Amino acid sequence: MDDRKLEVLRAIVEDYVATQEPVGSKAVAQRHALGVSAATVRNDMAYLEEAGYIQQPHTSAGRIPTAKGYRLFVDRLGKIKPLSAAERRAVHRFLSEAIDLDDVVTRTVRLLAQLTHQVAVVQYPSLNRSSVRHLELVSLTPTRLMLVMITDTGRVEQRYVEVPAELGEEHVLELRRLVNEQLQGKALADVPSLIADLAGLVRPELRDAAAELARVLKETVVARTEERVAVAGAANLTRGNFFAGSMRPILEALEEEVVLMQLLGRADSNALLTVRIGDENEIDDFRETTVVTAGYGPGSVVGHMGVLGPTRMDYPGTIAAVRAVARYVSEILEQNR
Amino acid sequence: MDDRKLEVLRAIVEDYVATQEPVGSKAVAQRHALGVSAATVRNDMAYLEEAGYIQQPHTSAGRIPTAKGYRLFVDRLGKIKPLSAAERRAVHRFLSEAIDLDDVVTRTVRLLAQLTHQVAVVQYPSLNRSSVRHLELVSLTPTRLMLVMITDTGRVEQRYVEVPAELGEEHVLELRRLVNEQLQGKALADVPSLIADLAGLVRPELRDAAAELARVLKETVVARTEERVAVAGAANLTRGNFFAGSMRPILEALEEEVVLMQLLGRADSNALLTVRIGDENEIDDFRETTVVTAGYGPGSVVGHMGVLGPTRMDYPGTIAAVRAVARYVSEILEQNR
DNA sequence: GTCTGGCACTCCCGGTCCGCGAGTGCCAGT
DNA sequence: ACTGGCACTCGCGGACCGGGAGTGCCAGAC
Repeated sequence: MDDRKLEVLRAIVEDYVATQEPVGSKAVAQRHALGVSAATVRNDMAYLEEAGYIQQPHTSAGRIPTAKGYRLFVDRLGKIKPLSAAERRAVHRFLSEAIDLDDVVTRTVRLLAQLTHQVAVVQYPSLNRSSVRHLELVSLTPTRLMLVMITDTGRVEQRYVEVPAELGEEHVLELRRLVNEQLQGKALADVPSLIADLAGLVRPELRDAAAELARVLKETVVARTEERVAVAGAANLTRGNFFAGSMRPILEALEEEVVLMQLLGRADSNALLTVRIGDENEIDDFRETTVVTAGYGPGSVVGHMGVLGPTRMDYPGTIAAVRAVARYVSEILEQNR
Repeated sequence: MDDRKLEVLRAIVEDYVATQEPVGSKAVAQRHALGVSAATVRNDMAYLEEAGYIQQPHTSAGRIPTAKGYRLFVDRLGKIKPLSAAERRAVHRFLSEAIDLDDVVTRTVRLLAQLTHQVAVVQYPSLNRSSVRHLELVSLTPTRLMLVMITDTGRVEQRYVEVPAELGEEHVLELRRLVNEQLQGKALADVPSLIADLAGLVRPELRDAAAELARVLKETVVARTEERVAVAGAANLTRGNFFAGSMRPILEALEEEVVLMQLLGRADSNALLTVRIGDENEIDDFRETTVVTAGYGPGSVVGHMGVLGPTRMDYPGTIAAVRAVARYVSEILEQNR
């Protein structure tokens, strides 16, 4: 394909993103210094349409990019534009003020939404690859304990444990000592096998309680691999008629953690940054949506973050923002190791 | 005011809520067995309009209730319709499956959204009136601790503590023992005064660390009185053109915890249930919105929950749902005391 | 006095029609 | 290979209009 044809495509993408209106040949010839006339641009446009990169909403209207067109733009034409120094400073400061892990995530998701003017989604650090830092047992009532697990990424998980018979304070302490001995420093993935025979290690009168505790622990690390996510910027959905249809399905999806995890998780894990455009998303409600995601974590990837917007988005800016934020968050987490 | 006039008002409110269209005199006379003709209804309507209970969107259209009209309806006309037995069972089962306190809140907010088909907001149990069950200190790095506070409502707070000099494991244990001795079982409100001179109680080499720990603890119980809230059902905002204008400001407000707290908190705390209709809300963006809130908690009120929808909502159903859910949640919390 | 049927009036809503303008495809000429 | 010109298409917005739902008021009935 011609070099100039690519330039025409770039012009169409950029103008369409900026104005949200189909762009015609005359506009392209004028606003971008291509050195050719509108008629020539028209010929190129006919070619690009034939090749599937652009389309006409209606006969005799301007052209808009197709998903395929955006894809080409992202892969070959979009020079990502880095954040300004001021922005970088602001990001850094805002994130380093975080109070705890929850706060890091909350701040991150807000930051992303604000920087990109889109909907931001951040996955809480995965439990999978972290290890147990400490386990705490507290009795709430004689037959109900609270189990608190602290991981080395700073995440805290809490669960109720209903024990079959009343437990004295000394029993609770013993159980606490025992599970900490068994599990401290161990990878979460190994927890289930390590506590399989917890009940066998304790005095008979504690056996039932220990078994129940083991069950809950296992659940905590396994079943709750279904991770949590934070969302912000839903109000940005209303920007300039994002979605032709109603935005109802999108709003609904944003409250479905499963769907969000799919969006984030399907990311190609060995790529630093993934852009899924339009129907590259397999979920039906997101056919007019682009999702930009990045992994983050100290060293290895412990979670993903991303933003979600209309296919007609500012790709260079969005990509730069997601990448920068992911990088900073990783740095912050690094400091806690 | 006439008895029949009240009936006319009720008819208008009910029909308008059901159809979302201005209701005319003929419809009222027909669909509700008032035993009078449309012309008579017209006279009553003229009176009601004069008195400010209803209004005409345009000359020669039907009538719609004003905020004042809804208020009268809620206060005197709306017999709340209790949940069906099946609904009650479902609520009870769903809530009692909760895994921990966070889960109780999450489930509650979803439940409310689903039952009322509106936006639900639930405040996490307030720290204010609860007391310290247990404090845990874990070192993340030599100079960074994580403080975990467990309250008797089952809430867990975590905070980073940066200490000025490296601490050995035995120092951490000592601090942990000390703060637990000082604070266990004490009301959160008393924490600041109880730890004011924490630094004076420890060996000189721990003094700086203790001071910092005391500072963070104080912050945790005081500054974080700014509470957290959970939201669900934002998608319901799209139901039948809820808001004439854009729903942008509403979506934005839903992400502003401060605003949500205002909405929930302004509730008359000695009333079981509060309904604020239209401009009874002092926040500008909620002038077309009704907020139904209830306090919950074991014994005393530790938090509020509520739903938020257009003034044209199904008051009897919504009120019943909020009341029932608040009651069940209180029961659940009661079991943990 | 209170209610009712009738009547003239108002005004919103939806459909139709139409002219403008932006944009295109194609063609002949450079 | 590019350009200017030209005829053609079609969406958009405004103007126009008739139907219908609803109202206010009045004179008469109970």
